[in-house]
Amino acid sequence: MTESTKTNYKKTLNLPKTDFPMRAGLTQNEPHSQKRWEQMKLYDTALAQRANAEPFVFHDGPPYANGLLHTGHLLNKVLKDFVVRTRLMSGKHCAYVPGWDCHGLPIEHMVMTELFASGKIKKLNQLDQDTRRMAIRRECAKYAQKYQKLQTAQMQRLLTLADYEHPYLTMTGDYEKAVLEVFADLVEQGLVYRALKPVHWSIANQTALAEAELEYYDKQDVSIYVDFEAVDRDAVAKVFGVELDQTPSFMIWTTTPWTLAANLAIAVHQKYRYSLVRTDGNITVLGSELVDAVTKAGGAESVEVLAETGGSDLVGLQYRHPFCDRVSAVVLADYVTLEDGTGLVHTAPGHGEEDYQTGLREGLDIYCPVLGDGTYDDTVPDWLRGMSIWDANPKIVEHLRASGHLFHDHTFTHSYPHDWRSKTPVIFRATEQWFIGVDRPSTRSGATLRSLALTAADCEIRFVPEWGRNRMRGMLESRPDWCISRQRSWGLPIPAFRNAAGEVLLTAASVRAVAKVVGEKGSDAWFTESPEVLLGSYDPADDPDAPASFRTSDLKAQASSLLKTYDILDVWFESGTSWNAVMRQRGLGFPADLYLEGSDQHRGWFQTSLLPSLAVTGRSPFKTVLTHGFTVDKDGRKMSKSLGNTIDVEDLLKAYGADVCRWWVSSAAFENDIKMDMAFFDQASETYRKVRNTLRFLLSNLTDFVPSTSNAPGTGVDLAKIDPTSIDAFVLAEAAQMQGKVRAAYDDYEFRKAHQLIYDFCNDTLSAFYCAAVKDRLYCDKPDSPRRRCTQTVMWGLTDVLCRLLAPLLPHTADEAYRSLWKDVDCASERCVHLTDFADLGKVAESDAAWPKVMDVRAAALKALEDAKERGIDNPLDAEVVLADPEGIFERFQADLADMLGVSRVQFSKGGQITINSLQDEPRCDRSWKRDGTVKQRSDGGMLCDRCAEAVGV
RNA sequence: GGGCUAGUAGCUCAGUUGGCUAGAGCGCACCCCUGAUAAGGGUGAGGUCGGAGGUUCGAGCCCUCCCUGGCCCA
Repeated sequence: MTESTKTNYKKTLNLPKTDFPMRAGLTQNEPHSQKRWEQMKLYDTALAQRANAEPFVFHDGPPYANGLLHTGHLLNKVLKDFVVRTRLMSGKHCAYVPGWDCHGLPIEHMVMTELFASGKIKKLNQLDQDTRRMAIRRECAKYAQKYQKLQTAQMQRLLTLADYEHPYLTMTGDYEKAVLEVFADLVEQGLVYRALKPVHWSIANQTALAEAELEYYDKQDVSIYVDFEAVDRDAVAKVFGVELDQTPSFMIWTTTPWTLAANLAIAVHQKYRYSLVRTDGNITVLGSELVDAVTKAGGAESVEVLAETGGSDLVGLQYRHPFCDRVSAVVLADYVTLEDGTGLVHTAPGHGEEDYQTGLREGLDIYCPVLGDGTYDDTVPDWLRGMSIWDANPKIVEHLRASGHLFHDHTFTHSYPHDWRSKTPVIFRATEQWFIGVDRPSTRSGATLRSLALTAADCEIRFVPEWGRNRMRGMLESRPDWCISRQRSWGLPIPAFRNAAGEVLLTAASVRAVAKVVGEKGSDAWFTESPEVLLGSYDPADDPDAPASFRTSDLKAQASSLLKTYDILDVWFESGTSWNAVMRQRGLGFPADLYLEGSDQHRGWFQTSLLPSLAVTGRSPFKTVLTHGFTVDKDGRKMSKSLGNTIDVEDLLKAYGADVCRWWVSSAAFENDIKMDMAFFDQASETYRKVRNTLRFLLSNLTDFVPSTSNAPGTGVDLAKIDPTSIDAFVLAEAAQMQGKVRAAYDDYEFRKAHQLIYDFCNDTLSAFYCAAVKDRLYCDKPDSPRRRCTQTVMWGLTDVLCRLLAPLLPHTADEAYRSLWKDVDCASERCVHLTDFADLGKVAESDAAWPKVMDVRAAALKALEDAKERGIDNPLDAEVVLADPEGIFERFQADLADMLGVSRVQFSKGGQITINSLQDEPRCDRSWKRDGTVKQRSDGGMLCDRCAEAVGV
């Protein structure tokens, strides 16, 4: 036998052949798929195909149109795409309109920074209110549009399927109009009100500032300890259980003397101890732990603690303001600390966030005697009126010193917030803001938003994972009223007017009138049009809600004296009404079956959508809320640029391609934090390649096969007639079971489970078991042998099923394989796996009930074969396996058993253990390399087994 | 500081109402194949289930406290 003879036999084999490459080249090839789908209008086609199907209503939460996509977006958008594609392939109609949140401070801040840097801001500041704001808004709109476009391209690069031709943008007129209509409805129900609330205020620019607009610099201030004299000596004495011969004081500490004018309370902590102390002749109350520190700081010569009591005992005790004519009381607050100060906290509800909360709780005035220009109004004592607060600081200190209320003062330096533009110190100042009340009964339904929301969270909404319910509930229980006004330019104006009398007009009818104009011209109209135009369709005479001063005369007459106000709506209100602006306006369905966002949205979008929807429609805008965690680094820490542990989405796409990124997403436990590291993508690549190669093996053995059960050459067989003990029957049953589980997993958003099931099927059932076993018949049988055709029929079905199940996860690869599968069949060029539904395997024969036992004995045999290597039987084809088969179970599987074990021959014995016999002395088939006992020299001179002799025709 | 949540082999994940020597895949080690070949197959070694108490005949699963992360608040 010569080498050339052997190669001849190789040419007689049906070796695998395919155009489906082993190397995916995803980065290069995915864009081609993308283009192909664009050209065939895949999104439109897929939906049109299912026009009359049962809908699955899915609504996209809008990302902010600022910056490029980060890994959080990757996770979110890919998960959403899994939902869209699995629903479509389950035969549902699942429209998906992507959205962008376009208004808001981050964009305006970026734009302002640019205007500031380029010096253009100076020019703008000379313009009138409307013109200046419009100039800023135009820049903001350009900015938002730019990033919306960039993000769209990135999302498409992730191979997500959506209506990118018709996205929703919160800055378009039609959207804004719909937002205002919801707002009008809330106004109509009496849920919107106006009240004072402290905000960061820039005196230099006379404007409110957001946290992001603050810069912290060192500032020198005076720190003072002030005695507030008690009103009732005996009441204090009683609390401390002592007799007093002089009136005691409560000592507070502050670094902003100017806010003392607005003091309305002293806060103490219920858990702390307080002492009544005699120092240098005065008697005062101090936090017990701070007695030493404070008296020492004040240089007290004698210090005597007279008595001690708990903080809660002090509550209700009254004191006289040191220079304003009023009496206030001691209250409790949790934020009181013993870090510094006296343990008794000066509280001015108009000048601090915490003070404000305390004020609300205690029913105090949100008193703010400071005007926008930083001077006192007329409600303060004469000597302070009209004075700048910065000038007032030393004056107040001296006044207190003179009146004997000052215990101690010293100047010190601390970090203090400044206006990022003027670099001047900011103050906390109560200003009028708009609110949505969560505890106000609706004038329509009588219910409060809080009660409606809690009921919805309890009964109406499904949470995935379930703990979201608890989380949302807790937040709803404790949430304050919703402050919806912002003092910015880039947003949707709150359409309130003010007249000469200072009265404010904002009624359901007036808002609707403005909404009409905004719908036509966009919210720019607020800045470009006059009040007369904005209220063109509004008649105050017909509006019983309008304040009297607006109703008495006709609008036209007073239009010239009407002033627009310039607060804009909180962007959360805009995105929170997308259920109306998008889902209802576009007829996409309401309520949505699903909202899917990061877990931070329990407080964000989920809640800001829930509240307006409950108020207006009485229903939750979503039936199910699905949340995912945050991407963190490989050590579980949050990703941040400063830590340098971020991963760039562009880098991922370049290095691995979208399908691998998606494959990784599908493998992650998304309900918790998701650790990310480039190495994890290497791992995802490995398993992706395994799936890809399995598909490739299947495809490469189907080149001479056509999926038809006609009797023509090269066609398949009836799967219903397959022998239940055949490996083909087994694998079909496994596939059917896998498919059912995967589909159930998809239905329940268990993408990880689906991923695992598909992977295990490819890896274990196919690659390690089925494909390895059927290689012999595929390669060596006559091309048309019934046995080979049967296996090919099964393999064709497996490929079809796999492509479809993989399609939602791996849109490019699944379609690539699917197109390869149909390559030589009819209409190949029009085939697209994304226009199919999940396949039905059809009627297949049941597999034999004894298969689990067969698989067990196989595992044992493989182990025995491994052990036999020590005896020199290295190659399983040199071995014969003798299975102990007392009940004659395994013998029924004889036809495929040798192939399943990868050996040349299997025998059966009535008992004993599995034994491995060497066949090395028997002749080996030159073509199939088997030693099955039928090998002998044939007419062409070669040593062949019976099957190969027949295949070769000798 | 509060609410919610997580911590199982080097890595990604399973572990159902507490019940046999805690599973899978990847990776790793060793071996086989060279007719899926920048592939394929087999065998194997890896875990005090974050830590400490407690309940129970029995706990990765239940309770308490602590440690380390994450999200949202203060």
